[in-house]
Amino acid sequence: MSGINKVILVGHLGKDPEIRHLEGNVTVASFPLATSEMYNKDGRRVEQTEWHNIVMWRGLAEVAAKYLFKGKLVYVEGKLRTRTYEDKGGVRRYTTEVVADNFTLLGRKSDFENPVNATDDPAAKKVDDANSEPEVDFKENDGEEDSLF
Amino acid sequence: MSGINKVILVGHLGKDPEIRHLEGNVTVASFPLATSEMYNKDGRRVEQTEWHNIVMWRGLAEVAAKYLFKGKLVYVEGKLRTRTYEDKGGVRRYTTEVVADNFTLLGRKSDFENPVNATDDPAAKKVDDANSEPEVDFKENDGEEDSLF
Amino acid sequence: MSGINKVILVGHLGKDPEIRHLEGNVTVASFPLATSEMYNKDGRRVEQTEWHNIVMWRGLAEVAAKYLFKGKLVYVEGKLRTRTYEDKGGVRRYTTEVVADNFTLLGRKSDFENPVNATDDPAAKKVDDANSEPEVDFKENDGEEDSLF
Amino acid sequence: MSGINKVILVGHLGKDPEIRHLEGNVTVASFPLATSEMYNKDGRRVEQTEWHNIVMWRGLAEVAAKYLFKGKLVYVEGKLRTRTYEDKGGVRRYTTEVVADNFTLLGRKSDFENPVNATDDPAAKKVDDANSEPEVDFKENDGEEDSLF
DNA sequence: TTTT
DNA sequence: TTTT
Repeated sequence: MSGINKVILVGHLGKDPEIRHLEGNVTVASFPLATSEMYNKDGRRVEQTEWHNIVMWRGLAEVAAKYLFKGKLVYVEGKLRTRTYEDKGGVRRYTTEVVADNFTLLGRKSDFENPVNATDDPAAKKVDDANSEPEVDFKENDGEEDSLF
Repeated sequence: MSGINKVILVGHLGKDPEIRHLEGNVTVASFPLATSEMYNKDGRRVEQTEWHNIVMWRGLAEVAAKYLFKGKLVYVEGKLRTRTYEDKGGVRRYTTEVVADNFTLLGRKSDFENPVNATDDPAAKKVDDANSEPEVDFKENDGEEDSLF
Repeated sequence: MSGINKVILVGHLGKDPEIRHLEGNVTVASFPLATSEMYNKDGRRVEQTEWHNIVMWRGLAEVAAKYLFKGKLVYVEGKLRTRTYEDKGGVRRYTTEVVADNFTLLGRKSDFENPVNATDDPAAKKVDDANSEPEVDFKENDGEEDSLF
Repeated sequence: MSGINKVILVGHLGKDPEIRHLEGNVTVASFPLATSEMYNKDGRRVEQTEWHNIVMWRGLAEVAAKYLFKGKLVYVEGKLRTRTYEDKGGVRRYTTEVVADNFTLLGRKSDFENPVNATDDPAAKKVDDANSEPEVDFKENDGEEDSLF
């Protein structure tokens, strides 16, 4: 029945987020995130980098567009989702993405001139722009559009 | 600076949740949760149980009141919060609690007659009772009342 | 730079683990794991299931072979790894797996006749069979063979 | 039966670790870690800081002694443990700590001149100093001494 | 005070 | 392909 599907990453953006606007005023941001691990192989220090496809929806995507850039160190929390698509040759292929629920900027002091702690909220119907600081405790609608991508 | 404060527990409730109603129609649920670990000590199998004080606020507390009972196996996600209080002798004491963000019932088949996957949502202003299944994807206001407790 | 790459899943095995024995006495176990989520769509209750490819190495694979079976509810902790391979047509393809670090059996009472809390340990050179209960606090070598698969 | 007790923190050390050497050549490191959260209260930006007592054992403590200092940004993974003690007045008191399993230094570029990704390993009997880089993939014995503290 |  |  109900299960848990949670991903926690800390890594650097490989590129600026790519922003797309879908019908119904839905924003989607996507970018590659690198998580590197150092380990010893035969006595030498080796770095292994894993690349993750991060996807952010709606309000979270809009915050991402403002604050996330190539090279930034970021904490990302989300869930795994494998989707299927057909390549140009009509072959069914799979790709696994991390659909983010929230993120937090970490890292260099300069990053913190605009600290961000954003959340993709599946419940709220509308962002409350009223009380300033839209980048903090940001919430936004989620839902069936998840499968539009 | 922004940081991360996350707790993930899977364990059994030691008691039924204790429900309190604060001013402003704010509901608080609290209960002890046991997480047990088996390990080998001198070749013998030993069980070590850790007890956690779980606190749930508002809508999440109301869902807890309906679905969480002594003995249930539950996944709880939340954050650590240490608060200070004065004991009867006027001595300052500290207690550390896990303030839950969401929970998911796991476990026995009988538990799944009422499956629950609930979330405490700091953004939504009102629970949407309209479209049934209030226990699923439940959302509720959060905020400064966190410190009322 | 060092990063974090962590996956936490609670779900049911879709099949018994498939066990392979590689050169050098290395065991690999792999199986699909389903994590289901209930949500409301247009007022109706909908279940969405995500399938994850779980991979376990060495000693952890051996524990998996003994205790994990189709239908079991299990907590799995691990890391994401996307690897590349060529399909029969010589086309480069990608697949994303969760390489498990440890797992814990959850769930039905009958599951607990053989409770398991296993760990894939990148440090230990050999499993300590001496002091009984090999299924608990199980540790095993890890390392470069990770890329043999 | 078996449960999950996991804490994930990203924050800054409030002090240099305090290092203690117990009987049996057991090292213990402890330090306060701050995780801050920004949120909006009445339209103003407010920062709330939570302090955590982090404890590291054996080899992990030794790595901590070398690489962790006041102000450093660090990812810490561990488990909650509440222990009881008697204060000077003979009153039973409780304190909750995060017993770390591993940590990773994050943050400023200068931090990465000595990147660290350390693990407290409950299985390995001895650290392998042979192949250099003792700070990476560090492993060490764990066990019953956990309760010596 | 849970669970096995 | 799981589970409820």
